Amino acid sequence: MMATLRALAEPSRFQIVELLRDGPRPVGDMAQRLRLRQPQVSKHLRVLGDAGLVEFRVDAQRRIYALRPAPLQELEVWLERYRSLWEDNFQRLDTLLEELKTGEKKRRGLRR
Amino acid sequence: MMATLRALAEPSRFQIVELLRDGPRPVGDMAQRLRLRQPQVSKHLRVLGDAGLVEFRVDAQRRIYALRPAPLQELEVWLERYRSLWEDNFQRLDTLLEELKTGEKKRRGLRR
DNA sequence: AAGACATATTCTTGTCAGGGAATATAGAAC
DNA sequence: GTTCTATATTCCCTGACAAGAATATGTCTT
Repeated sequence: MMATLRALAEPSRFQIVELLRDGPRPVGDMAQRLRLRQPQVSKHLRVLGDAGLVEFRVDAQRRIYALRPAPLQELEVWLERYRSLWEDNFQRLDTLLEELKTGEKKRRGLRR
Repeated sequence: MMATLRALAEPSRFQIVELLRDGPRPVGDMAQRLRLRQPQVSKHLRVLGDAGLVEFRVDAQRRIYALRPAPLQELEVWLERYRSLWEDNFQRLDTLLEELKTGEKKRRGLRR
């Protein structure tokens, strides 16, 4: 969890994760799209890998990196413990006002 | 979003957030419970505040800090874009196996 | 008023993480 | 084999950041 947060809390790595959301990619491709140098991308991928956020498969001299869902799933589980903060109605008005003030994102289906 | 992640990606601040999940608390109380020195707690609270994660109300010489749900809500919204990674059935078995194993190892076969 | 209490801020210092450049490794193609 | 391509790793340097200690700000109590 901590490792996941630390890994994501860096702009370049965050971008890499966003890229990989659309599917696996080789290192060079990411470097090009994100306008980063190859070594830095490799280094970031190592951090992401250590955090369990990515894995790769070898294709000749290429390494095709892909997202591993598990850590993100954990993050979501953790976040759910906070869900009552904005879902329970004792907070509703507060949140609503906040949204009006700053133009927040949508919120979906009310469960539980 | 980035600010939120950066703020959470620090153990003490993460703990503070966890504490505040149960309700608002004054600074001294948090310092005591987390065995941190008061100045460090104040500093962390400033970072959390700048990220919009906490707010406070003044009570005499105390400042009662509370969680602000908005940033966490944003995080959840962001995470939902990744939800298909583990909710779609083409990934179900994969993820399940991973959980059963509980050990971290490489694995193959992502589609798309 | 003075002192006690709660919190914030400053300053310093040590550590660590990320970028750049160069180099190493590994496989493919010739 | 040698060369080209793709990626990883090393080394150095700098900037950021968190802890510690001391101090400042602010408010209550007497």
